Amino acid sequence: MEIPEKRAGRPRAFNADTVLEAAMLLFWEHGYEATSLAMLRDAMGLTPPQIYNAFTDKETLFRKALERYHQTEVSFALAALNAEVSTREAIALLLTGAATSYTRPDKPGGCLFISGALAASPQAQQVADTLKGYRQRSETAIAARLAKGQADGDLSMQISVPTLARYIRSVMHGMSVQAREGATSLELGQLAELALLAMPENSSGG
Amino acid sequence: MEIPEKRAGRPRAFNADTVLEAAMLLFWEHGYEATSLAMLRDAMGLTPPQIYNAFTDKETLFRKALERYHQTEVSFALAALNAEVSTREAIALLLTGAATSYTRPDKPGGCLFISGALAASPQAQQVADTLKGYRQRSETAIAARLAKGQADGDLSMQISVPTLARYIRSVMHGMSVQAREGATSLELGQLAELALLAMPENSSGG
DNA sequence: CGCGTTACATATCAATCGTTATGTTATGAT
DNA sequence: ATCATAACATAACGATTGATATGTAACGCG
Repeated sequence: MEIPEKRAGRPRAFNADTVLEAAMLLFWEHGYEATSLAMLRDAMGLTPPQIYNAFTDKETLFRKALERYHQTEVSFALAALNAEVSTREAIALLLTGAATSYTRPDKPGGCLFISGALAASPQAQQVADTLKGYRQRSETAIAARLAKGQADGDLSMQISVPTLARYIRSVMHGMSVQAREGATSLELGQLAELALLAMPENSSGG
Repeated sequence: MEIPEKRAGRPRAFNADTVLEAAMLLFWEHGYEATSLAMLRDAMGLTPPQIYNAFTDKETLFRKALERYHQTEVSFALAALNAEVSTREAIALLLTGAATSYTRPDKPGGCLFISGALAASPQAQQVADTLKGYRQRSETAIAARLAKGQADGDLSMQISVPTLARYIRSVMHGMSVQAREGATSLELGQLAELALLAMPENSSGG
């Protein structure tokens, strides 16, 4: 996919993936606005012109970090929703995946899509809206999986798909907040198990 | 309690409660760090020296705003936990209260204790820790109410109080995130109702 | 080799950040 | 009236913010 096409001119003195990973971790830890360029400079091991030449500006760098996060850190979510298991098991995979992903010892706690900018200054509203989009798309994906479950006779027709989807997302967001406070994967796993009690057992009846 | 003792010197040209309310609303909307003094100055209708004379500095102003928020906006929580109803009903009151409190049309969405600083710069870690303290105390209060329920034979002894308390807090935090995205009180109320399904019905058995 | 291109390092930009010095004005007490 | 006190308004502080201008070094290509 990514062909490292040989270009004229002096080659980069750094690996773009490596420094983007460092930037992502820093944004994940401190959020978009609270992460200063000086912090990024230190963490990435680059000078400001290097950062700006490679990533345009801070906002673009952040959006690249979001893409990377989406691909490398929360791929478990799509995998869970696409797994060929029952609807209930798919949601269980999703929640336990979140419990794991949000509490990796070598990574910041919680989810970048929440920590990145829950509140923001007026200047950063566009960035906050982008994060909101990521979060809402995940709810849409959950709702789609639930609807499929109903179509397959895998999930009770009595249940309101939008409400259940919203609930599941809400639990994940709550887990993210707690993960930031140092909750362990075990604790979040128990939380996920409890949250699943609100979801009815398999019942093909309508 | 608050005696407006007559002091010597020129009197204040503003009402401290009024301007603190304005500051609280601004912090609630944009969070601690993303709220600049220029924004506060405009919203409070004061000059910087007026703000600093009355509230010491930005951090102290924020802490005063937190106290005010705690007293005026989330008193529903303690009221719910102290209400003379069943444990299950108390939690129901708590969650529906959150649904209402987080979606007031004339107030920012969500909870200040989360929006204030979920992520923070290294310089603002103390503030972030204060918010963490507010959140964790609310979990402690929930856990205490659940333990009382078990002692009264009102809640199954099978249940893990810490886990259930963590779960309830997690739902509230998830509701807060969604409220920031424009979820209505009706939607959050449905979410609360669904979340309660994870809590066992009244059963005095152990 | 020399040319075009691109990234490099050093230094610095204007704007905004939270905060404060300075002098004036309005009060209560003597 | 005068004095101590405290808040007022104007102006500006040093530090940090995100972002660049400038000149140099390293590559592919002819």
